Amino acid sequence: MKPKYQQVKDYIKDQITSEKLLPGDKVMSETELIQVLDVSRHTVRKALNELSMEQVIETFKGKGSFIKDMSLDKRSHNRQSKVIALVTAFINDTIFPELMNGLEQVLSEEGYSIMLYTTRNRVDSEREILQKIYEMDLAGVIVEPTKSALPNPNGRFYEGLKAKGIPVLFIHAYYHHMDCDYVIVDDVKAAYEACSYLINKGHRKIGGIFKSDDLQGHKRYEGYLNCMIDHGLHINEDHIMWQATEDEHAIFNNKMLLKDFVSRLKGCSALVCYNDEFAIDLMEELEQEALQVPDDISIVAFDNTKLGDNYKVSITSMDHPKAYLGQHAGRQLLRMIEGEKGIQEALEVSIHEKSSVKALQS
Amino acid sequence: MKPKYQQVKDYIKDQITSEKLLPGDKVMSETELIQVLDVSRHTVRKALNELSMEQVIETFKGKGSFIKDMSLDKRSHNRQSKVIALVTAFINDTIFPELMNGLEQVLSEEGYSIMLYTTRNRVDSEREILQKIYEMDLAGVIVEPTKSALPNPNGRFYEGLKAKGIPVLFIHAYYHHMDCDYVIVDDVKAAYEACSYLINKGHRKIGGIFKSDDLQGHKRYEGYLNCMIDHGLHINEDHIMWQATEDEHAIFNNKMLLKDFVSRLKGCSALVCYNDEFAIDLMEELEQEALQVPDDISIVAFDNTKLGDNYKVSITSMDHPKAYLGQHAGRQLLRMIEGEKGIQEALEVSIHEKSSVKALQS
DNA sequence: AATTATTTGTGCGTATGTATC
DNA sequence: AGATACATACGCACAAATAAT
Repeated sequence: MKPKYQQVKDYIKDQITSEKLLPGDKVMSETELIQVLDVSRHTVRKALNELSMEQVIETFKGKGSFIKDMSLDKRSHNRQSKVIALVTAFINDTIFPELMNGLEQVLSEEGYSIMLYTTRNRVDSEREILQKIYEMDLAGVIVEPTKSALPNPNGRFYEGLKAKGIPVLFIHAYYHHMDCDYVIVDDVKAAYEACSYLINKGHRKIGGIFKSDDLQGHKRYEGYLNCMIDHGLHINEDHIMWQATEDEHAIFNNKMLLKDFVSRLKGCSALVCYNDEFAIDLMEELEQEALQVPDDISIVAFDNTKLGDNYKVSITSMDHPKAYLGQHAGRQLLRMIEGEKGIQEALEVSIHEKSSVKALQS
Repeated sequence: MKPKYQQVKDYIKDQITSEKLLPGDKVMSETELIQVLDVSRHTVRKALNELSMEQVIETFKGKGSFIKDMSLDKRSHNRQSKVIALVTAFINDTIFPELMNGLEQVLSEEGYSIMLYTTRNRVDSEREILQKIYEMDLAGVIVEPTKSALPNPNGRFYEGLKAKGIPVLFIHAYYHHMDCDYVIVDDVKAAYEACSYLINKGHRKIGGIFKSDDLQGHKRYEGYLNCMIDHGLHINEDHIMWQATEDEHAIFNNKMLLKDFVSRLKGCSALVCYNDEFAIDLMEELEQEALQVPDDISIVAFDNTKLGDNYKVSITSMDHPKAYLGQHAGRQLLRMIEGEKGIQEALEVSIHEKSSVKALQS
């Protein structure tokens, strides 16, 4: 049995949620409530006192009690928060800092602060972060998905955020089994163009290295496949390699896989390579086997990083709009915070020709 | 005439301020207060209720009311915040991401969240950020100073934070005109060792490139000077160059300065170079003038980044404990939050020999 | 393990003070 | 001036949690 004063509180709260009482309206007087609900004065007063403490009503001596401005359901998380949570998989990779920089620029101009979290590519960490975030008073959330190609167990937490009315925007990738808003790079198209570029340069036997656990890896693979098929070229699975994201334990394993892969590359004249970092690892390994880039093998990679720019052989790479992606995502999230509906957008990128591709005369 | 319940409140508050009641102590029972102060139960209850609302006491059914831990005057801003602000000059440089990664790791393990701000190396932005931060409820603040070599106009904001009891820890550098706690790299010693290394390799005419507006630039210059003087070597100011941090407007200007500098390098066999990025810019320019590294000129740089690692000529560079610095700073800040006093610590680093230095036979 | 005393929580009735309209 | 409404204050009764016996 609920206490009577609680029943009085609920009675008034119900009137607010059912909109019989609107902000500014006067609540029934104490004597009225006594008669209507058949309770004592003391009980009514205790109820009104607590509602007053909870900022639901405001009472004035000699006048009465009045509903406060904020509506009841939005009071818990007052929508004037100026904090945005950024949940990333990695913060020390080659593109995050630039992206972050663009994002921070746009958001700070509008007076927002960024709360930074990193999952270190672990879905259990992602879950903990989402739980913590759910309890916070946020204006919005930007998420770089963790292991985006794999089924994600944290869907209901994202649903919970949306249910609270907090906009969630994904960048870089998204969870394909969830209904989400995102701003990504059109990786399928980018990979298609990377592969086309090699074909235009006369290459026919083209392999690839892709990342197995994120969506970008799958999409880049898809673009590569589409292009090869459209051009009627044979796909040799010996010339395709999948790598998982390196954690502390996988580094050695990945090195072994790479060595094995290089040993099977005979006949392959060009590779589409998941990103500049992978390309550099690959080229280090090729150097061991006395294979020259681009003379023996050509490479097109992705992300167009400084790292690939300054490597011994500068790496021809699909562009990545790092800072722009951050700025754009920031602006889109601000739109969503204003109440407009989200977007699902894939940005197109072009190729940056450098020195890792040789034209074949055929 | 004050209301009686207010008198009861004052009676209890007085007992707290006069330390007759200490945190954790039990307040007189209601019946006792009724007898002692000769008021009704209702009055006593109203007083205790309000004190409970004000977080002065905590009451338990069947047990009594107890004084809360926090002292009366500090109750306004309750010190249980789990948010730490990180104020950096740049977030898209070569070492911040690693540092941030280490920091986040340590802090998130203890349940802290990071609020990220960047000044973009502008002291006016720094001021705005500090003002915003001052209004927030923070557990601590970590600052990478902005233009640390120049006089900083925001000293009183840092003083304000400290006055509020919020620990402030500087990393990377500090403002030398302020009394602050910090964890930095011992740049004087590092530069001394960089220069010693070149001398040991037979170099005598050694120049340098330094950053003019941050403390690290000055300290590295100082270490270089000390070393040259200790070894009785002549310092040729033509072989020393100062660069300011590049903003959008300064890039072109810096390029011109660099060109001019390279043209004066005749007779100089080695350079101490502020960091790997500067070294790469320099080497690009040297290449224009058909000067080879290390054959024509040797270079030792700082920060030991991937960028320098993978450059055409891998750059011999003083190490930088990026992730460790972040972790260490995080742990130190946690200590300070626990109430222990701050530290002023300079970490020693060693050299990473790569391929940008040639030994001279003399 | 059950009992008892203590202490806070809920609730009613009544009376008086004081601000608002 | 009077009606209305909230604020302060006293007294009583019973419920429920706690701690000591």
